[in-house]
Amino acid sequence: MDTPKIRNMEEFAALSGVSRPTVSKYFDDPDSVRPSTREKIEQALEQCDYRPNIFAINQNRKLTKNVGIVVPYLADPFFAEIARRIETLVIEAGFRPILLSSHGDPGLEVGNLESLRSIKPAGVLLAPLGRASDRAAIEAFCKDVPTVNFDANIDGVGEAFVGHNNAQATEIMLEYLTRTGEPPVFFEMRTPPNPNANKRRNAYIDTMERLGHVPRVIQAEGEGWEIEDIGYREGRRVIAENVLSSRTLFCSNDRLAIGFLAAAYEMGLRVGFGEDCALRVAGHDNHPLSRYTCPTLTTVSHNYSAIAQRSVETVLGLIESGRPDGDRKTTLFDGELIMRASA
Amino acid sequence: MDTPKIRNMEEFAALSGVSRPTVSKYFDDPDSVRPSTREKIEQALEQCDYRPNIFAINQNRKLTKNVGIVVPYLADPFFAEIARRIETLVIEAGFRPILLSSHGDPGLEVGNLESLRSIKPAGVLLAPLGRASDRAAIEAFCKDVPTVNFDANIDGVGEAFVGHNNAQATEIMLEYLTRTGEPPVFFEMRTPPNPNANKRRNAYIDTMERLGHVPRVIQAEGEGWEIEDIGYREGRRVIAENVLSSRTLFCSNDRLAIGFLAAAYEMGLRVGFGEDCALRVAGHDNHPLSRYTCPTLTTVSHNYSAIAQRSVETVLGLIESGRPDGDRKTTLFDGELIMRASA
DNA sequence: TTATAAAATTTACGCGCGTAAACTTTTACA
DNA sequence: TGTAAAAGTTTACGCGCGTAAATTTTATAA
Repeated sequence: MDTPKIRNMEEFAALSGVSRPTVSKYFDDPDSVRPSTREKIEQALEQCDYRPNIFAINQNRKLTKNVGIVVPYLADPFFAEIARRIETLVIEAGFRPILLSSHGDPGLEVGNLESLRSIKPAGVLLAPLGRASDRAAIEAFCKDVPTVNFDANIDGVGEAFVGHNNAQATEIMLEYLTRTGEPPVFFEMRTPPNPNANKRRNAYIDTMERLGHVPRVIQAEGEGWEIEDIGYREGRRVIAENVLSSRTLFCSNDRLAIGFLAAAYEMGLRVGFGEDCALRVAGHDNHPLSRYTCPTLTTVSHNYSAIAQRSVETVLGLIESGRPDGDRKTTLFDGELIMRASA
Repeated sequence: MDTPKIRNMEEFAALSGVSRPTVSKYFDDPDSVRPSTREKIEQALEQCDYRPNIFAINQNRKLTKNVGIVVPYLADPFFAEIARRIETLVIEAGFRPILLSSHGDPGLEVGNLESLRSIKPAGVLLAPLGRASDRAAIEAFCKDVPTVNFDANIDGVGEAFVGHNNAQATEIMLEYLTRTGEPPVFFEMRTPPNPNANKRRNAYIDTMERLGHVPRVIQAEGEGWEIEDIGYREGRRVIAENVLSSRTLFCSNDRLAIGFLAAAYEMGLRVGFGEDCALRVAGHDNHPLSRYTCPTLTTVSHNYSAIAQRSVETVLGLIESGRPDGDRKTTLFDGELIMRASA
């Protein structure tokens, strides 16, 4: 079937009966050539499956079709899920996603950006580590490459931020919890790896005060991304020491809640909404596995698809428009209350 | 601090007082130049943070420093975890990992391989979808690129296979379960997306017969990678219809077990080892969240680190030795029994 | 049919680097 | 101190393609 091996665009052009510059134009944009010549090229394409050398292409273009996606910790199912959606959208838009995880390490985060810089990406979608991030390095990167922040914001860094409305999400959960039971205690990490945690704590405190309740925060010790473990260990401690001042617990995120549920189960504390339950527990994020905890976890969901969609749209917009339009837009999507059995 | 911008190796060579070909040699292998000249180059490097253009480099090398890593479904924490380890090892070896997920789609799997082919990777680590994979396409790819199969085997494809010893792992779990209670029923998907499932079922049947028990397999309906959901839905059905012929259930994998545990919890079935429990449930994989289920999940762990290590070693070996040595090696690492509360 | 715009062709150069060949300098060792 | 080997330099070419300019061909409209 295949004709003799085609080594470069020159030979392919000869085979298709079109000049090389025209072939080059075709590969840049198939619609930029006359239909009849497009036909010729695509006919030749079927005979020999030639593909332009990607390195030679990118060497001579200021702008590649690469789009970087950097997440802080890919082994966290939340980021795996959002990255999966973003990747799909980027591919659909005709770009080439490069997915990189910082594995929770600020050094690797800047390493990833350096690595991206070397492949001249058209744009980058960055979910930064947050607190631990090397702000200066990220800022410098964003000056050179059109970057959209998502999930976690770093003020002033990147051309835009697309994220979850932590304040609103915290609020609807609190309203639900207080309306259907006791005002909750807030359970969080003292040193959370993700900056959304701070927004959530502040929103908790504000909303509690607005609702006329006394905010109470329990801070779990422990560092890093082994969040379930921290929720579990500190959950055991909290239960054992009986420091819970409410029968309702609002966890800063689902992974913490998953750990806490394990602790509660182990210590014979029945969690749930019912009268026969000792404790209500709610989470935040709608973690992919929150549907399968015991009991199933009441939580607030990010609008995953909207966040992914808008992030990609925004970075593609930046790419097409050439350069930033100056003002840095922040887009927050409201969370959705997911009522399940745990609260 | 930085001297005027360096645009290419020519300018950088001038700055460092070394000829360009020597600089080129340095970047290929810093040890291939005399210590004194290496010193000169690295001093210049500190002043201007020049980095060779990666596209120009790769255009002129038959072999890049890229190593592809393809997994079937990155949103599955198991693959996220193994990919994370592999990625780290690849970086340490001085290569550039390119992590791609097939998102459970055979079309995307060959797309990923095509995409990899275009960046001329030195080698590839491939965990194929398995049953659904386009065998011909993968075979063709492996003919051109040194590829090591991991996790899931496709007979004869790739230069080597590194994986988990499903037979041994199934065996130790069965021995443990039968020794401490009733012979278990096996719970699996009728059409599992991952080919390890078949090995596990066969090992279950063989071992049960060897131990003098009657093997019993329950097959859950449902397609795709929403495995917890399948375990949950079919778990509910199985419990409701009371078709369990044993008080012990051995799930084909942890995700299925997680779903089943959720079903059991919801239906008031107490799972665990104790006398007061109605059912023992065991899994397989040591899923990152299996420590936090309710009850914590007894399972068999892969030797994650050994599999990652050997996979990377093997592909690096292939890369250095130039070409395959002919015989395709299969390496299986034994599983480890993880005794927890569920069985 | 003719004028005009649109598209294709020809020609030519450059991107940034790998790499080979011939030559010169440095290093190591007798 | 002499000498061979190792390392560095100079020169030169090529990789596969983007892209600009000038020219020719083709399609569209008057």
